[in-house]
Amino acid sequence: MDIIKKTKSVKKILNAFNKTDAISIIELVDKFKKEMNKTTVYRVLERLEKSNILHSFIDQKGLKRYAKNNKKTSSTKSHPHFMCEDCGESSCVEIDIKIPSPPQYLIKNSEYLLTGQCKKCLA
Amino acid sequence: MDIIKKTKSVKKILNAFNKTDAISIIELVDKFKKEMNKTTVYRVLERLEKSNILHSFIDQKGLKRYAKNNKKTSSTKSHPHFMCEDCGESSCVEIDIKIPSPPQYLIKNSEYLLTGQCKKCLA
DNA sequence: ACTTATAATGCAACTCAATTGCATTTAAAG
DNA sequence: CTTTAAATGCAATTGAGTTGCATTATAAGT
Repeated sequence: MDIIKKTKSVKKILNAFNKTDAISIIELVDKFKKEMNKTTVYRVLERLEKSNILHSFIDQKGLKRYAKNNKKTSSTKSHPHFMCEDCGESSCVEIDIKIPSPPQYLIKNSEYLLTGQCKKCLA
Repeated sequence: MDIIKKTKSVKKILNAFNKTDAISIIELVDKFKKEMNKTTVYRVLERLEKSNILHSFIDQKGLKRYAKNNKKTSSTKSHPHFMCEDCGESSCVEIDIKIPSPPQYLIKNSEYLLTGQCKKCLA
């Protein structure tokens, strides 16, 4: 048996990440409100994160967002997340950032959130 | 008249920022639960932010935190925020970080969240 | 010091994201 | 097929944050 069952819910949710990069849970709950229970959305996302298929972060509005892991680069590696103030779309920014190491702390994890305008909204 | 009235609530809340650096709203609500209403805490913090005395950010758990502005350096300037996984204390990290500028976006704002262990908890 | 306008507060009700318990269903291993 | 553990649905709950409105307190002007 696999770590995670390939249920309809799993397939549908994973599919949503082909179009968009970083999606908030509520967007997904709304998108699939006629097809599955919101609890299911929450739990499918949890499983996909545990299975290292997705990663999550809290955006500037306090909402949890998920995005696909990059298989090539060690997925969980820290990279910034961008959100467009105008259209609300958000995405992973595939650039490496060096984690600053202030001497008084031992940094284990970092999350870098950027906001502004995306290409589409600038045009 | 001043932008903000120096009420008892304002003084008490401002005072809390002398001991600790970045405090979550719920911590303050709990700390002052016998002295003022939670709505007051929320609104005092809003006013202090508008008056450029405090700034806020959303931490890794999605909770809103406030911290004093640094009068010398232009306060609102982007700096990382650290939170200790063990003791839960959080603080502003007074180092400048250069905002990366991915060509496809216009970055207006950035928030850098670091987690790990603080000096106290490492010892 | 007193009056007055308006800012600030308290309280209750509410919103909304997220979580939990439990009964039922379904995927997939054997 | 059968079995069983994983997954789902549903309803109720939690917890942070917000809102409306009546009341109180600050501080400006006289």
